[in-house]
Amino acid sequence: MVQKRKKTLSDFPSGRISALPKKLRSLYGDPAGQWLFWCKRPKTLVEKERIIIESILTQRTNWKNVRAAMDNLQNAKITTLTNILHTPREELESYCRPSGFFRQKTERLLSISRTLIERYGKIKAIEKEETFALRNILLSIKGVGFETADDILLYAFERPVFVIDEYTRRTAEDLGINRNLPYETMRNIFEEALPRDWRLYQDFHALLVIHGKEKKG
DNA sequence: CACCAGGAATGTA
DNA sequence: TACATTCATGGT
Repeated sequence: MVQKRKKTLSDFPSGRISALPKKLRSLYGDPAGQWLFWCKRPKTLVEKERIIIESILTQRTNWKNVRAAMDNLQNAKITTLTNILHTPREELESYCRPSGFFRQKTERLLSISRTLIERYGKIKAIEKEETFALRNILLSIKGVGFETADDILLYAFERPVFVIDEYTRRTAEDLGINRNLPYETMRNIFEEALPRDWRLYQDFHALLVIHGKEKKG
């Protein structure tokens, strides 16, 4: 008969999750400034729009390519969703090209810009929208799935919604959680293990990405 | 040359 | 529900 020790909180996945932010923070420091500027606080309205644009461009693509596409847009003075709507599709495609999937991403930038501007008028007005009403609107847009919607909610609109991405799943796997669980299931696991705090979610998720990249290099 | 990088939509069974 | 395919560029 095997001697069993008493289970502690850290024996459960949620316990291991709740202990991670401090640990990663001690390893890598403040993620703001390291991980582009998504964790920077506070953000201007233009910076929030930039996050919306980047959340589309970064789909299944490395950050260097996203940066190249963003530089193209910046040089063309396209920094807002309204600017996007006033730019010919072909021109947008030429700017988005370095980020890959450029025809799809151009279409997605146009559709998210159209939907948000038509419904809210200005980005400022979106800040008053209730979180899950906004989430459902984002998810109704072609080209915006769970991860992109939650990137926007967490980093642009500072809502306590935890982002599940490749790095989150790898970390979950390390903690003994099945990495193939459905998105919403995985999100619930992380959110229930943590206080409902968008600042914590931003920094923790950014640290997961930093940690994930570190391990590979 | 093969493989990968912070997805999402679509089609099939 | 689960799994395959498509979309495309640039770095290693």
